[in-house]
Amino acid sequence: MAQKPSIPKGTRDFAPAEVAKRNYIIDLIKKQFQCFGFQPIETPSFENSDTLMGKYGEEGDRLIFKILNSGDFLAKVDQGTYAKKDAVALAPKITEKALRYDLTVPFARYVVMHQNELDFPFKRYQIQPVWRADRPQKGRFREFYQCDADVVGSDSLLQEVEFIQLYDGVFTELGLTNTIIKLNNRKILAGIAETIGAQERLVDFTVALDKLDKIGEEKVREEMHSKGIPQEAIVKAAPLFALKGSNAEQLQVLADFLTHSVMGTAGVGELQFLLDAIAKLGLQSAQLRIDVTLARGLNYYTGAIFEVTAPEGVDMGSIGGGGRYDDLTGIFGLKDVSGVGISFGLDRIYLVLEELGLFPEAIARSLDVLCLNFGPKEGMAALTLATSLRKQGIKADLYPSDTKLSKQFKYANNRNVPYVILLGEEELKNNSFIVKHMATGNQVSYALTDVANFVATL
RNA sequence: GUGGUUGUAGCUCAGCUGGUUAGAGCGCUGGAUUGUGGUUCCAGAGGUCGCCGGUUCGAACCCGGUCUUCCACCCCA
Repeated sequence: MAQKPSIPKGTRDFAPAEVAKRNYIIDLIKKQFQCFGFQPIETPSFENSDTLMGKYGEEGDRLIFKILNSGDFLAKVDQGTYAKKDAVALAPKITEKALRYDLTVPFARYVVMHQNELDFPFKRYQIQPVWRADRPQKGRFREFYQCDADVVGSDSLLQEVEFIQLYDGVFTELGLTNTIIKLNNRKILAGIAETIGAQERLVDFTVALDKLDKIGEEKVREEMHSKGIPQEAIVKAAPLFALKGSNAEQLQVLADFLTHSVMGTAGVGELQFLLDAIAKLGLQSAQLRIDVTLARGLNYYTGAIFEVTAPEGVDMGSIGGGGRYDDLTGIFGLKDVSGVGISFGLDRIYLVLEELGLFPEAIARSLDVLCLNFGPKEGMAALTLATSLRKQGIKADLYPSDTKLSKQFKYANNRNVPYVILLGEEELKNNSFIVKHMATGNQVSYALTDVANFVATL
């Protein structure tokens, strides 16, 4: 054998059984997206670097895969930049394209480019791979799929309500019950920062607060302190660390806490609206939970923030997230278009379903019937039979060569085929075929003219 | 980007303080069984010990580098 081949770090091959399971999830998400009136679009796997760079923060820029220019790309670089060997300065000159980092920014670009063709509010879904130059970890890959649904051109809070229902619908259908939909609002976070007098440190404050249930109150205080948030502000924020109880109770505490912040009060109002609406409409299996520590990608969210985590006991981080962004298209020159959207983390959902054994048995079945091959003449007759089964929508196949039966049976076994058809010399002579049910070993004989009788038993 | 971890047969893994020809189970191939798989029995094939270099009389084992795996941090789905 030549040198052993390999694939890049953080990428994966998918075997037939894995693809079947992934498609099961994707198909189900698609169905729900369409049920809610979303339409599919697709965008290129790579964009112009300008489209992506600077949209995800400094950290994000570092994680974007850049594509080296074609041709004599170094010719354009001036001597000074080249001599300095400064990657950050050199990169924009030799890479004009970059791999898609998420689906939201390309969507914003799409909306701006096609604004005159779109009917607003525009509801779109998109299921495509994205790439991040991250270091792989549990549930983190360098190539992975996102399944996004967004609506732009409506600032109605009813959209948020629908997204909560959409999450609930998808996860219920997947059999993943008791997922927790965490809910927060960027306006509340801003209001808190305003109230405690730390507006300028909003991001540092929320990033630290986000870690509350992970590292504990003491460590969060330490981090806030080390980020330069005044001690008195941290003290003022104390009620937030102890936020407990039902959604209604927490909301009441927040309302009192934020009473002097216009922004914060607006956020509380929005949250209240969502809770009331969902209380009226009901959810099938998910739980809605207010979580002021929920921060997520703060770069563009302006209103509601969602995050879905797997049922308790499954350690997988978030399996979906989203929120309201009032001015996403603004960065591409289209003002005042409000958007809200959510994302499903396909790869993580897969891992969770696998861990909980929630994939249906039937999706592993790639073939219903295998016809064994007894020789040229018998094989031809079997192919005729397989053809007629295929026309009736049955997954049927013929073993292509007439090797010994034990080998053909073994193949059927390994492929998990439930039925095997034997059509040999004897059967051909009296125009019949034998169906063997692999699980029980029972064999039944049918006339060749009577295929329908067999099909009826499937 | 920081710190740690992993790599031996197709797969899962043994392999002693460095010492002849690197092992097991599963899988694979053939046979017992020329028209019957999933059970059993017998036999067989299959390995540049991730890669490059160093130390040594001698390296799967020690050292350096590199790639990869997994994990934590950062950040995030």
